[in-house]
Amino acid sequence: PESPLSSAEESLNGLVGDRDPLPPPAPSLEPPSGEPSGGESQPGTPLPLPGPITGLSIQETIAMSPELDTYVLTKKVKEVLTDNNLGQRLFGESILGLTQGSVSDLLARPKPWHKLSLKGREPFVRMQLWLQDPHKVEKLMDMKRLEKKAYLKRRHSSLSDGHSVDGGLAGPDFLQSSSPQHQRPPQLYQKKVRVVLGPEEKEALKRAYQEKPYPSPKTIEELASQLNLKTSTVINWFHNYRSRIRRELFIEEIQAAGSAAAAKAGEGDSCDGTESDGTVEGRHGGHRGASEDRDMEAGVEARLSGGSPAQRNCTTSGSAGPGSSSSSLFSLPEACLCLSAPSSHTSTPAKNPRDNTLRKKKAANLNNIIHRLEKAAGKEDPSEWEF
DNA sequence: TATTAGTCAATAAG
DNA sequence: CTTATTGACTAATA
Repeated sequence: PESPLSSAEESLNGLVGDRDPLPPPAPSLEPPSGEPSGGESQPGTPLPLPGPITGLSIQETIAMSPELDTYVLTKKVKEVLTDNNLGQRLFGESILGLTQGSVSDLLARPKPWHKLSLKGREPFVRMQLWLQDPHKVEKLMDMKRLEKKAYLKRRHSSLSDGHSVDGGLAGPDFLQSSSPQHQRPPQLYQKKVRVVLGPEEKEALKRAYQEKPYPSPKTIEELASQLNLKTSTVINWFHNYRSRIRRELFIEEIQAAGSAAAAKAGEGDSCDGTESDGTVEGRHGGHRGASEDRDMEAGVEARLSGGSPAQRNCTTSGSAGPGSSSSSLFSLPEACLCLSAPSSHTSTPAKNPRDNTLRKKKAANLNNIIHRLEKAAGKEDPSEWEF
């Protein structure tokens, strides 16, 4: 119906030879496993099938996409989903072709468009297309109903009928229904055992990161043995930590949207289905709100090294001993102050936390919350309370 | 080969 | 049940 922004660039994208057009459903299978095939909802599904009759393959659509504001986009998506009691799993699997966890992450911390690769943009383009679909909600609700139906059916048959209902899956069906009812997929295959690092281990790693974000193999080995972790775990931890820290920076980078506006304007309701589109706004620094963040320990560390002793009593943990972490839940604003401390160079050479500067705020989340509260409060329209 | 970007999938939290 | 977190893995890059 309407194209947001003009997109007159990108004429020749030297590449885009593109792989096969079916990304999600082509999971690389592992040697032994084989889908758990939880019995239902096949993860690697039949593809979302996005575009209606648009002759464009999503890949093309993405390549031509105009520069979406991922923040605004995700905000709207979250709004639509919550307002209609639609879950991330359903949305992710049927619209984006991603799992629930990925959707959660994406919606909570979208990276700015310009930092995304072609592939990384895909989910956002799909979100946009979805938002444009007039029947998006009905369609998802239908799917939800279908799933529930299937679920009920399955449950019914397994209770009344003492027998399998499996649609004969590839999985080896050994002993089934041995004693108590159902055991769908006798996952005799080990689950996977997730490694869970203890708080003290994490702290040690963070401390190490602080000193050297890119530890040498030697250091890694050292850490691994000291903490009693596999080398690969330590390596992975650094990879993930760097990646996630970087992402935090992104969000606080471009999203200073301190949009003041909103405030007053007593009458204007603000919650109705669609919301203003707020295309690109010229981010002029409003004012930094002071929201604190969940933990944000990333920056927290900044202090520990040098710094004056005075300011090291900030919240989170005493830097010392492993177990000492004071469990000060939240510390309110003060925490932020600690961070801003100059504490210039640390003992290590090379690049040191230049990150200085302001602690960010995400007043946006508050807006979101407020919106939902208002919504819930004035809900006279009991259009199905979920369930 | 070393890193990054993007996800998955287990499981913690709500 | 739903959402959030996070170690591990894969493909893409430097």
